[in-house]
Amino acid sequence: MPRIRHERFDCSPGCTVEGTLRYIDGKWKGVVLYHLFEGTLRFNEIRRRIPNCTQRMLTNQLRELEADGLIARKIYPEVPPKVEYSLTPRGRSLEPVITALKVWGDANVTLAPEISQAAA
Amino acid sequence: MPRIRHERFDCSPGCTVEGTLRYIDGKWKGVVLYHLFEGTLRFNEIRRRIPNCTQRMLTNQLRELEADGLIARKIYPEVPPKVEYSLTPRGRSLEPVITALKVWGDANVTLAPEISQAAA
DNA sequence: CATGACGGTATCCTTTTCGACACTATGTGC
DNA sequence: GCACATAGTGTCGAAAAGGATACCGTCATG
Repeated sequence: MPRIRHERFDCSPGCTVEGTLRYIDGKWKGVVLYHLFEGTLRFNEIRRRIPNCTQRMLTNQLRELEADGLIARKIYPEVPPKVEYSLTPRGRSLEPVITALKVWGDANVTLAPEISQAAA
Repeated sequence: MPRIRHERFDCSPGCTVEGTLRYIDGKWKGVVLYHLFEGTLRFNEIRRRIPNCTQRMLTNQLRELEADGLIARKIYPEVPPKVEYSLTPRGRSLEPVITALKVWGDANVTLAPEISQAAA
């Protein structure tokens, strides 16, 4: 069951900062959103893009993002199952935020050596 | 002892997004940074601005931010003790990120009713 | 008949996070 | 001589987050 976070933000001025953080916090949400800016993706397509995330975790993160109205989940009643994930307008509105995070990260986050290569 | 996070960011493309998140994630860090954009503050000045954060948590968050090179801690060898916290240039460079988070939050995060009033 | 792809669940367990609370040292004011 | 302010630290325990692993049904392929 996806946890319900951020019911309240009673942390004083500045709290909408924390509020936003709780939407995109959660180990894989940032990356999931990042990949969905690419366009609509199926479950296993996302999975392949984030190999270190377990299936259970990915499901959880997707469910939470969906509950927060950031992504849409479309099920095709087929066999084998087909489920597509895409950003909602609200999710897409996070793009400047994710971009700001990425810009700062690119300039300030040192990646593990083998990854820096892979990313290059 | 402040935990050491983000030793590795092996989460595939998009990971500098996660990387940045781990710097400002941690329940009170966003707010602390937000208040320090105001200027240098003493320990209890920060504390009063974030009443829901316990002393121990505030100390932890400040220590982690310091370990990450985002804030500077200046101790005056006086009695009673006086310690000032301020942003480092690296910390200040996070301003666009925090701003992006706040802009989105102001537009999209619904505050608890009594707080919306206080913020207005 | 067995295997694999698909999109998940269910269960268990460990790690991490966070809050409550008590305690510290020193100097000043009452 | 007692309380108060400052800036913390230590310990405890609950709760949440996250990882490992196994399992599900259906269809197509070999």
